Amino acid sequence: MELRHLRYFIAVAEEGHITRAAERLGMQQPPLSQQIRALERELDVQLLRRLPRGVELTEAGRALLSDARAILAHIDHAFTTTRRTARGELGRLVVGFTSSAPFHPFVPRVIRAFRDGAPGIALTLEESGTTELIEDLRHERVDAAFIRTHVTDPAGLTVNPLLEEAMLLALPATHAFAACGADGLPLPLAALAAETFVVYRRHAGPGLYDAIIAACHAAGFSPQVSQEAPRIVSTLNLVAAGLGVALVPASLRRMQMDGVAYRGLQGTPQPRAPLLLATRRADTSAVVRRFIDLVRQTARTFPRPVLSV
Amino acid sequence: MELRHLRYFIAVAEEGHITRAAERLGMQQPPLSQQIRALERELDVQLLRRLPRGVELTEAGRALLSDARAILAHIDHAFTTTRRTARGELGRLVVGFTSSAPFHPFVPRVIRAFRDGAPGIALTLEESGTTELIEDLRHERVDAAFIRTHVTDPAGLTVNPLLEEAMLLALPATHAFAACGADGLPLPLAALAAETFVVYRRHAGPGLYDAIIAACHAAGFSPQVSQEAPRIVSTLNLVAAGLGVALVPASLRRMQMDGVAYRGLQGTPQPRAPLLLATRRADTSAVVRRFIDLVRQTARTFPRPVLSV
DNA sequence: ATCTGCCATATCCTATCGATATGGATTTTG
DNA sequence: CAAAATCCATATCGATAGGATATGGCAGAT
Repeated sequence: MELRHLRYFIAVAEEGHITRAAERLGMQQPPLSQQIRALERELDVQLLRRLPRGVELTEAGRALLSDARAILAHIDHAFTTTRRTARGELGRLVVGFTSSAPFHPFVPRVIRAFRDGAPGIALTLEESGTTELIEDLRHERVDAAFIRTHVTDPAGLTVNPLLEEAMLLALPATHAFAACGADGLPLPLAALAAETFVVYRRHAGPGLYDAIIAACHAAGFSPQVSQEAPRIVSTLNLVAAGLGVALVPASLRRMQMDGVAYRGLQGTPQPRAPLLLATRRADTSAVVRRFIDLVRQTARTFPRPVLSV
Repeated sequence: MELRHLRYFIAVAEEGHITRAAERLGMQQPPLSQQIRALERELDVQLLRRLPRGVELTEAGRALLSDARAILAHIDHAFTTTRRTARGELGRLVVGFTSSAPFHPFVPRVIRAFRDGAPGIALTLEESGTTELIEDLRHERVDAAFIRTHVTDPAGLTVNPLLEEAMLLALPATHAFAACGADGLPLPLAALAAETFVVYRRHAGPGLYDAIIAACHAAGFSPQVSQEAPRIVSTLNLVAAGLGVALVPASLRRMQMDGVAYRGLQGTPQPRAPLLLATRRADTSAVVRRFIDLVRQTARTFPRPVLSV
């Protein structure tokens, strides 16, 4: 059996006429007759009743006709699906992000843009820790991940820096510095020399940790670290509990947490927090490729905050 | 595109190995490689990633694989459906019957037997008058019909005599002859010489009408006909209304109608009522053929009523 | 570095699909 | 009523393409 048989059969059935069907198929009548007979022989079923003036379908022929049409349509559908999948218009995509990523307005915006631009993609979002996300990427449980620090061992992965933003001081609302009015004047980093710090733990991604330590050293003191938090967001919980102050990406200001006050920093150099996209280096998926392209393109044109001091 | 391409592709996808797939397909590796490439060229999509140690599917290839399997299954299904249709195991059948036919126990029994024996057939039952059934047969609205008289013009049709049964006298419950006890002794036909008769109208099918008239003549009188009824069952309504007596097939005794009493007949010859199956002579449908065969076979072995005098 | 495994390319053969020619059955037409 | 026309089936032949064989190339394994 080949598709040819079905195509020929449909033509004959629709024309009710072998000669006319042959014409429509751009071939001669005898080979068409033969192919139809071959189909009947293979099925061991009479599909056509030969009349003096053309042919007509038997009941079995009618049954086959509708199926044959459906099969050809099925194949058509399979082809377009395959092509669209190859073009990255169809498929699935799992995007991971750390708890702090979605606070950056870029992340929800680019994800919404991707959904709008590729409605055929089944998009899944997964929040997780940086370490877990890296593992998920390597095990193909996640296709791309928004993270906030460079990774220690990016073997097999690509980590794309997208944007940077300033960091803010998060401090307990009861703290003396918080009294200077909500969002008071920027504070020189040196003023924090005596404070104890809550930091995002280093082993997941050293970037933020090191940037904070380096900035403090540049400001002339070595910060005292009281506590490491597993996630950026959880540093705020510790700050609210009065365990110390923290430096967090500016976008976390949107998170109005009870007992936490924010203040800007002044002076140079200032610690800055990156937003990055991690993907598999060898990933050939068109969907992932489209997603990366969109993310990088959008990042390039993303409006920098006016005051990123 | 031909099915060959799909079959080959599935084998390669499942083996992850062109050489091994070729072996499984009973062919050599180079032509298989060519066919796969031809498929990729036609789709303009890369389906396989060539690795140093075998091949692996691209995302598009995975999309095609599941569709390809479904398509082959679809074809398989179409083939069995076609074959079963040809064998008469699948399809539709419309069986017509006159109002009096289902009273004969043979009819419900054979229909139930057919349903049990051919569960794949969508069976439709239609009650109608003999004339209409004949028309329905000719216009293919009905495939087979149980009727109670031979038809006047059976051109293009086959009318199969199945069974015969005795006829009973149906008379108003108030009639003098009815007083002789329910189901009293058989009455000689000659006793009815003075009665007026209600008969099933002749033009639909002359059989019953003529049989009754002939029997009366043989009994030495010419019956006086007061009224013609369009259906056998409706003769009983007229009898109940006191418009006369009627001779009806014995199986109608099962119809306990208020105001109607039944008595058997004695003497020879007695009028007898046939049960017949009408079908299209040229009908090639396997379903109809199976139905006819079953009906005739069942009729042949149907237990004759012990007293069919 | 050599060898092995596996896919791609090149060339040739043959099976089969399709074209041409013809026959047979039935209906339509002169 | 005979002849022409219509349409499907059969027979024969040729071209296309699918498959076989031989060989090359590339990347891991030994």
